[in-house]
Amino acid sequence: MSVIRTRFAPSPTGFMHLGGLRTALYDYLFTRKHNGVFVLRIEDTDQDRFVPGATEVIYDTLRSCGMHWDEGPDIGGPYGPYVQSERKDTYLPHAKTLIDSGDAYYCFCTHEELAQRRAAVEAKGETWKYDKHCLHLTPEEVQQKLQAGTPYVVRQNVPLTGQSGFDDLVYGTITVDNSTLDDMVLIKADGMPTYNFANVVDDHLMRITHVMRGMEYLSSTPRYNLLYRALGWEVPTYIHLPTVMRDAHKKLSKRDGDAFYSDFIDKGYLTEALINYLALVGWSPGNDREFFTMDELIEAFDVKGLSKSPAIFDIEKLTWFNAAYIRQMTPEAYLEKVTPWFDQVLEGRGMDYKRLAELMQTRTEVFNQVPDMVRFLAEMPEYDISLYTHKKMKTSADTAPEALRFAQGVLTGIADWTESNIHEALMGAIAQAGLKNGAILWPLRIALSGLQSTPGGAVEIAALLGREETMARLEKALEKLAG
RNA sequence: GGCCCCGUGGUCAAGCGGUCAAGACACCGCCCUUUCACGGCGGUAACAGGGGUUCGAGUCCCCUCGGGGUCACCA
Repeated sequence: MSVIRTRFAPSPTGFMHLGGLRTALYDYLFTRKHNGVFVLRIEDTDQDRFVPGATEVIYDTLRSCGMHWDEGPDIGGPYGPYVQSERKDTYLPHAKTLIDSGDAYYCFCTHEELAQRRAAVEAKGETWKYDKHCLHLTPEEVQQKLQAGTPYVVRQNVPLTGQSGFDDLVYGTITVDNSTLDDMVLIKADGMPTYNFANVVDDHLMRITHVMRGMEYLSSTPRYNLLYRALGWEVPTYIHLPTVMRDAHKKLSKRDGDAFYSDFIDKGYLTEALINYLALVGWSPGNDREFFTMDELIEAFDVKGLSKSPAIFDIEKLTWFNAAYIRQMTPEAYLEKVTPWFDQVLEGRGMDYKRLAELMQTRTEVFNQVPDMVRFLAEMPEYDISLYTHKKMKTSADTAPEALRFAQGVLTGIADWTESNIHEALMGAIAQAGLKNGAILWPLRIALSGLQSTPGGAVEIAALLGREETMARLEKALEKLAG
């Protein structure tokens, strides 16, 4: 058996779409699993959509996700160049072969003419299909127009009868009547091939054995096979992938700010979590396992686990994965990662980041939630004294002053302001007074934080704030309760 | 609308003719606990509908319904 060669062939649009990323991932997993060759090809035949720097985004994203290609624009390879715009001259000769064999033809119809005839057909309530108008031009007429420099495109000449189809590793055998197929454009007026033609030519020339792509290509694939056959080329194995959806009706879209890899990274999602989750949207290892490193995904990947139906991208589940990955980080790694987020609200305050990080790690789902969670340490929030009410603790704004004064007394007596000393002093005093922990600690935490819930309790917060700030907040709270 | 594909809980998803239809997320409850989170335990919730085939169907076939894709000189 010959070596498997696959390709990821994105268009440089400026961002890496999650659907595209997942395609790349499955492509990569499949290839590595079978010790194949992974090719990166840039499909930039639409010159109107050229975006500067877009190719670098593709490189960077793939690399940071740990997907490395064996052949590509930057590293070359035996079948380059790997950028379609640089291959412009390779397509027309193959189109001419098709023209000579009658499987394609020159078309001189203008956009206006097309629009007119199309409108006429649709006015009758029929479905428009290119009418093969230019197929009936005589060779002389064609020569004449060509010599006159009339702009032209090259169209595929699809048979009017018979059927075309292909086998897909996910979707099985798909067959369509040729009569429903349009004579698609192969070469555009600017001389560039369309995607439809370029992918066939390049996949052949680059010896691609397995084509993995989104299922939106399912309906045009029969036409590609007609091309392969006409050219006498071997048809690759197809693996079409189900769509990634935003919800039951919409695909993931750029509009909602949740479609691009960079959106998630910017929000504070971990690449490993995103990749792990993405792998499971549309694919299953066949068992209960959910956590995978890239190497483990490669090991576990099997085309048989690919789903046929569109899958909804569940941000909540992604977030759960992210939180799980964060919990698995070493404290050092977490501290490093969370520091910039702490800095957003705590920079320059001399806060004990190490201790704060310990408190925050199990409470971090996505890093962009961090600033809001620790902001109270920088600035005492406005709050309502109803927060002092806690039924189980039997505390309220009425009982709080007494509790706070109790705490104040204990805290004042602490010589060395460390967390363990604060803890010891407070707990000791509470026990001695025969009180319940919460009776003192709940109001104290409210007085120091002004929040319903906080990372860490009263003791941790007091230690983090330092003596001065703690006592000041206590005093303020007493005033507030008195007023 | 034509053509193609798909259809197990709210979501992902196992199931591949024969145990009470796994598991995860989310949600709810309990425990732990100075709040929250983590952790532990438990719970609600599904084979779209209708016909067949079969001793037996979520698993096979047909129809209906529902959803998606595609009908560009975009990819």
